[in-house]
Amino acid sequence: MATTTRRKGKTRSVREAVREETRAAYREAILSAASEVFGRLGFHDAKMADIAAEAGVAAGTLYNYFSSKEEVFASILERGQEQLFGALAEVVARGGDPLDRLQEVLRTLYGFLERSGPFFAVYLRQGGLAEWTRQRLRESEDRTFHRNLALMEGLLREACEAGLLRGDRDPDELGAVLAGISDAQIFAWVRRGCPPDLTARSAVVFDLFLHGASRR
Amino acid sequence: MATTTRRKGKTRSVREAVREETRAAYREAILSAASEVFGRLGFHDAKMADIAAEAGVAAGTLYNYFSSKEEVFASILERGQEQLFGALAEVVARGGDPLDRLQEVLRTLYGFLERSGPFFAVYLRQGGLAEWTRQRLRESEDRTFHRNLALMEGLLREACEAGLLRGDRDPDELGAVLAGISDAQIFAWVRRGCPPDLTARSAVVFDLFLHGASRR
Amino acid sequence: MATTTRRKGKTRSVREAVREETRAAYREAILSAASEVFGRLGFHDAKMADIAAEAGVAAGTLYNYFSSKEEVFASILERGQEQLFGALAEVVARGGDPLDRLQEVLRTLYGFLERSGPFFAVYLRQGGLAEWTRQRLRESEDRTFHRNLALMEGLLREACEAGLLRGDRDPDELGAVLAGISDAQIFAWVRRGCPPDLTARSAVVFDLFLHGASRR
Amino acid sequence: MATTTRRKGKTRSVREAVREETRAAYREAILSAASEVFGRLGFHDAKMADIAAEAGVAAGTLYNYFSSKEEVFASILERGQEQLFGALAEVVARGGDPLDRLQEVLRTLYGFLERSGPFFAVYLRQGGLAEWTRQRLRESEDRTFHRNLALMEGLLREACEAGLLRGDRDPDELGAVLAGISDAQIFAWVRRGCPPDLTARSAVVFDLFLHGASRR
DNA sequence: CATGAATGAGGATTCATTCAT
DNA sequence: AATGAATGAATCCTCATTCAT
Repeated sequence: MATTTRRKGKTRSVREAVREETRAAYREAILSAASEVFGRLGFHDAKMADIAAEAGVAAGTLYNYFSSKEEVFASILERGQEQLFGALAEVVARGGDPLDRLQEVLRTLYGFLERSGPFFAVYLRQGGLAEWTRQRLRESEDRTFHRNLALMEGLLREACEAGLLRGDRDPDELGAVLAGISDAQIFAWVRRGCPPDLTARSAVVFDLFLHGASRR
Repeated sequence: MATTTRRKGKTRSVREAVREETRAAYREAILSAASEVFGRLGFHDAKMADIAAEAGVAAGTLYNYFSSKEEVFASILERGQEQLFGALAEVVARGGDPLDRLQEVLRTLYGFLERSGPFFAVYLRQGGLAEWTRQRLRESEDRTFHRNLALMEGLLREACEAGLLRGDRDPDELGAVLAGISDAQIFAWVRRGCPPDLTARSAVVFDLFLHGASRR
Repeated sequence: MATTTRRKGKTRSVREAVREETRAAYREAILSAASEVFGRLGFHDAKMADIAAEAGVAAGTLYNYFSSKEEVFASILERGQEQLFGALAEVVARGGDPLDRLQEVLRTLYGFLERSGPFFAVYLRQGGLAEWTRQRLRESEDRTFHRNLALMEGLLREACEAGLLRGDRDPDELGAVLAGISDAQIFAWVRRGCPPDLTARSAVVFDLFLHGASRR
Repeated sequence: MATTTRRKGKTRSVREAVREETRAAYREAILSAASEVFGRLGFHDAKMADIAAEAGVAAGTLYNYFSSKEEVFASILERGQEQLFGALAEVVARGGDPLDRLQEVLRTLYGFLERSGPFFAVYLRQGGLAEWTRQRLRESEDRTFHRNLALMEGLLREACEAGLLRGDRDPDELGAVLAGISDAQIFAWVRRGCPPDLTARSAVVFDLFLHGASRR
């Protein structure tokens, strides 16, 4: 009896493990497909049927993994922001010159965008508050958005305290400016069709952020 | 006879003038209502019925003035951009120190946004390429967008040629940076709920654009 | 006083006469325009606005003369059938060989169609029971239709009684056959684009009706 | 393994076969319902909701099988004309006396109409050029219409060449006459409410076509 | 669980008709 | 009585979601 039970237990747990993996793979495939389709068509024009087709599953299957179209969208954001946050946090944690780390943060962000394709570019450029998002994702998205922002602001504060940046401006204001310059780059990059040169531009962004446009 | 004829002519033209005015008033009321509703709900969630209700007319009436929902949206953009372009062009034409005029351009833009409410703020922040816009307005919108941008770029080029700005960066690149910092301000302003302090921030934006964040 | 009254009465009746005439002219213009538009577009695709434009009046004016789109349509039919009935009745009343008069009836009908254009051709070809008509005009239309038919059937009965036609077939059946051959001609004529040769074909129709297609 | 695979393959194909059948059954049910509703109300007054209700499905389901109301209508025509053409072609191909086959063609046509109900009767009587059809189906419909017509004309030509019909009339003209007499029967039959006696009348039609109405 | 067809609420648009001028 | 703009009921079609297999 015990043996049987154990065997059964074992069998079951193997099965469960397989199932778990299968589920994860499906989920990943769906998110990946959805990311492509949303990036290409936008939220409203992307149909659940399109996403299902792109993922190679039936429409109904999507609902075994996500309870609604909106949840699919939110899950892409979450997944991406999680990855991004991890990468950025790692850079911040390295220590050393705050300005060097700040520049590395930009490089990391741009690398992430180049890899994840237009979906995130669009999302970030819109501050995650696009048309649709504004209505329904505000809360959870803001949290992550701010967590990422907080990393950068932390560095800026460090830099201010180290006397590396102007003392007559609020570090948060400086953060907004850096974000603005950065967004402008990303915006222009999306307009150019997301060519693989974004990372290279981080130096320009940083230079202009630090020294401004004035002759001197 | 002549009198009668003249009177008739007059009467008719008065009627026509009244009708003309009425039509213009309706059109304006609809655009105004639509601007409010689009700004509040976004393009997709704004229903024609909502706009009609906000304007105080029947749904069918909208179609006596615009052939589709999309045309309503596009008309708001056009109207606003026309106004904005006029105001900015006037500033640019004044002559004098390019940098002073550039700062005035910013003040004018911010004043326009404060007056026209969230619809345009959202539009501009998204670079006019929001979700929906991206799909269908690209051409005409880009033209106006670029026309506005061109004004700023013209000033920047003047400033560069006058030796007032760094010579090691393309003026267009400087323009993108200024637009980025500016957008960041607008973005933050919308997040704060569009309080009436945007114009006042133009000085900050301009200072950071010119001198950067670096201590020196 | 009396004079005044009389004058007033006179004045009024003149005015009324003018008004009457004006009304009749408007009515006629509208029916004529409607006939053209219905003939060109069919009942459903012909919009009241189209008819008004064709008649050179405002849409609302139509409703001063007809209470609905359907009434406009019905009025065209009525007007035409009245005219046609008058012409046919005149032929029938002439007396003489029933078969000669029958042939003349055909000539008259064809002449009417050539003059009234495609509207009636279409109407007759469809037996007056077209798509829409079937639903709403059955009664009044049937009455007129049958009145016209009755003229022909009367002649056929006369001819049968005179021993000029086969006695082994019901005169009504013969009438249906003649109508069928005739309709086929009209149908083909409409297909050819209503060229001015319909009247000339009445002899062929009549020959085949009388002698059939057999060699003997 | 092979067995399993085969079984799986079998299972899948069975499923697919069932699905295929189900789809066909739905399609058929919709066309059948639509035929009834169109026949009863005409194209414009027949609402998609009516058709769906008649077919016992939801309105949206119609669009899983046809992309528009017009396609539903066109599909009914196509289906019916295909069937009819097949039946008529079979009769024509039999060989033997052309006149006998011609009469059989009529019997077959009438049988088809009795079975398919008023929808086709209306359609044929109108020469397939009803109100709506005239606007949008002309091409494809004309092709089939003429194909059917061509069968009859072929037989008539055969009969003429065999000296069985009058030589002083164009066979095509004789065809038009036969069609006219036939249409008149169908027209009267529809007026009588489509009772089950149409087929029986083919002899009358044929007799009158051959020998005419004259006493002798 | 995957599947894919059924569902039906929802919305843009049309147009006959009304009505204030 | 003409005008022409306002009206809003009516309808086709879409597509996120459900569910039987």
